[in-house]
Amino acid sequence: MIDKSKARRSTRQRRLIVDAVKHSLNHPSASDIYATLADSGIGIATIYRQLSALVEDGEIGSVKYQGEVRYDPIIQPHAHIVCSKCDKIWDVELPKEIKNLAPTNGSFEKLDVDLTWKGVCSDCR
Amino acid sequence: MIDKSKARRSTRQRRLIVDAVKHSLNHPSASDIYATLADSGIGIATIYRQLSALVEDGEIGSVKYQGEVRYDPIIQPHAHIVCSKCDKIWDVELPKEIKNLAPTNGSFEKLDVDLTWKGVCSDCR
DNA sequence: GTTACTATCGATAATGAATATCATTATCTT
DNA sequence: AAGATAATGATATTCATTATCGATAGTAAC
Ligand SMILES: [Mn+2]
Ligand SMILES: [Mn+2]
Ligand SMILES: [Zn+2]
Ligand SMILES: [Zn+2]
Repeated sequence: MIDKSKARRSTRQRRLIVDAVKHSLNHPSASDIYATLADSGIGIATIYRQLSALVEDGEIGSVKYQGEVRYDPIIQPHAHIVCSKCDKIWDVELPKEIKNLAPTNGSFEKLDVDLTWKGVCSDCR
Repeated sequence: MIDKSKARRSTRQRRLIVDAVKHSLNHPSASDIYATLADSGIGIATIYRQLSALVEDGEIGSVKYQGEVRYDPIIQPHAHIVCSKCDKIWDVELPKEIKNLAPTNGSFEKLDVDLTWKGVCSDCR
């Protein structure tokens, strides 16, 4: 549990982890980041802790796919297209029309959208 | 791993499990079904095995939410709206316009859509 | 710069969902 | 009824993630 009321310290680990996500291309998982930063000596617990904290702080985004969390350098709302063969994830634009398609019947307010297309990419065919 | 080339046998367990999902209202998880069928003596492994088999056979649907699989009596394509407080999941219609919004740039073919709205339900406010 | 406070770290134990193993049981075909 | 084998249930195992806790290192005050 991370307490948002306390100031966040700028540690070597945190700087390296944000940087790794910000420069990532394929929506890396926690263990991807761990592998990327292998020679930094950062512990796996710190990787998980900081990734969660960074998402909570709104510095990075996250997507769930196939039972694991993948991290995203893009924080603006956008959709994804995933390949069910190689599990790669690409960013696609979120259609502006989507807002008008939000359900209105129930009494939900300020709805977030999660839109993902799934198929098989060209490399996998 | 379930082999689709072999015939599937009609067991007491399988019948009870389909039935439980078909009569369910809240997109139950495997352990929800396990709890529902507690007095049947069905083992947890069988619950998981049959739920996977039933999805594979197209007899029930499934949705992933919060790192766990939830099962769905509805097999027709539809969207969902989830409450981030109580984790309940409701069915909503999948807008027909969504097909036209599918990304065309890449060389993906026959894309499936996964559309989920997220918010806080009326009960949780 | 030194001190004091405490957030953060790293090693590792623990958790929770899901799958694998394997001897036993029950279904289906002949 | 008998034989072949799919399915079951108890339990071990895997995998991602979280919790625990003593040690370490940012940070602000002096
Ligand atoms: Mn993205
Ligand atoms: Mn549904
Ligand atoms: Zn692919
Ligand atoms: Zn709710």
